[in-house]
Amino acid sequence: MSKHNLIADKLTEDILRGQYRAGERLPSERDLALKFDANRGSVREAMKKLEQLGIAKIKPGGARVVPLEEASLDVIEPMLDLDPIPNPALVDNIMQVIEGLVQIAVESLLLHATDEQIEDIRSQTRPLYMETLSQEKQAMARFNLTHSIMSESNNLICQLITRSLLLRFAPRLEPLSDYMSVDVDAISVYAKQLDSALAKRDSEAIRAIFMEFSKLNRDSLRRAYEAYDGVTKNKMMTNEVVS
Amino acid sequence: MSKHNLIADKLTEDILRGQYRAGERLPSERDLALKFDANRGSVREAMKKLEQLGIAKIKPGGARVVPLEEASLDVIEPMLDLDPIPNPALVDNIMQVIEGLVQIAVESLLLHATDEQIEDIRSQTRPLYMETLSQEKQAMARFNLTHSIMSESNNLICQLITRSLLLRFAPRLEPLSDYMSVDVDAISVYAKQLDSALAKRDSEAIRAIFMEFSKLNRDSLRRAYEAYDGVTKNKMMTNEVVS
DNA sequence: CGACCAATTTGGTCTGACCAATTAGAAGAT
DNA sequence: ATCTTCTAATTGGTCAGACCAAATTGGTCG
Repeated sequence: MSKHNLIADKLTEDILRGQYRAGERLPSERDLALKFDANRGSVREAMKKLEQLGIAKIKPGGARVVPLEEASLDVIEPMLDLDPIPNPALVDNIMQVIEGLVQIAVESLLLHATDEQIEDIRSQTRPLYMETLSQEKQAMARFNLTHSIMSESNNLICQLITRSLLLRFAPRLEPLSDYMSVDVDAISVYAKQLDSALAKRDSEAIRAIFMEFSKLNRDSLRRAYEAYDGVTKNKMMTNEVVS
Repeated sequence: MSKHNLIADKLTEDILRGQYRAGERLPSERDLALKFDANRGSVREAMKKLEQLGIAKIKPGGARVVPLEEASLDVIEPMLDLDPIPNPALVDNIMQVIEGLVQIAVESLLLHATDEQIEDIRSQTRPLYMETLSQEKQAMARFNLTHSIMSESNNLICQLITRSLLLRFAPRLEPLSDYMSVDVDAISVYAKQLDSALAKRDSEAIRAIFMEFSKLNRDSLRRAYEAYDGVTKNKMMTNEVVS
């Protein structure tokens, strides 16, 4: 990893952890260069990233921390990295938003899509109910379905946000994967319903099905977090006994 | 405007206009420095911004252009600036997304909000129907309402995206403002309904009302674009005659 | 106490240099 | 002629030290 990225990540983490209050001035570039044993140019590149993330406003006289509510959506990436496991509330927020965006995409899809495009998407539902897939492959199939819908929706904003969110938080759920168990059978039933609802372009049915998908996802994630927390607590107790 | 920002904006515009195909290599930092009559350090800062926007991937050996679908949501800002008037399709996409996010926020709001919080939001509906406001002030009041909902929703993602989108595209609609006319009376009626629906926490009613708001918004924007296009065409004809 | 001014600090830019990773091109082998 | 291999040129990453202009700070004066 390049030096300016390391510096940027460290500063971002510090800011997100609240080391600097909103509005407060960050150390000067020269001081930071000294602190990180780096050249001022490298620090400047790091600062540029902070500014782009919307967590710092940098101008002659000094760089100041910006309140989190004014940040770019991209801050979620460093936010997810704050803890070994992504913050569950944040992840739930993300899933809610993705669900909402899928609904939007579907709506616009049904208005504009040709039969071929609908068929494209229907074909993505089939792996979900025609074959029995492993948890992992099923998750991949659902990702593909979502991706197809977004791509065909003609809504670039939906596409960008969903991609941004999915690609950022999905990999970070890896440590939870051992505790994840989605109800494959339920998904399968809904997928089948989705296939025929798409054929009929039944907007309300599709909407309901995606809400069920979302419910299943969020439930399984909640359970995974609970299981993970349980194990972690046990480990801590064990460690105490050992030490 | 600082030099590195100028360079970044120019490069961003070039890329978004398709001067460079996805995957293609950008000129080297040294060449760009020459071309822009700037120092390489400044060019590097500009490149850092492109990378952060997700439209360029920069690594030893050369920087390459990234396909638009893989960009950050923040690209919408330069995209909106591509033409004197923001691209209408893009703006419509944005409004659709905002509508969807408001729906999500409302949903989560009704689940978690205290009566005081609901009251906060209800109080924002009142200026919309208790007084007759100018187009401009009415728009501001609606913005405030949206903002309140987002803030109270406890969904940071919603908040970040909505803020990002609203703050970026609203100011750029300024040239259209002369042609904008929202149906103040209709808004007023719906606002009143919203107030009481909020009191009853009637999720379905609220949902329907926001869909109506959205419909009004998008319609008025569509009409504004048509009017603007009409005037522009006339101007062009006049210019032709003159020249 | 407040307004104003000067010194200091800070970001913005520049020059020129060296290293390491990548790439492209030439040389060689097949 | 083609493919592989290795070298040389290119490119990004980092560094040092310098100057300017804007902003902040602190002291001074009204």
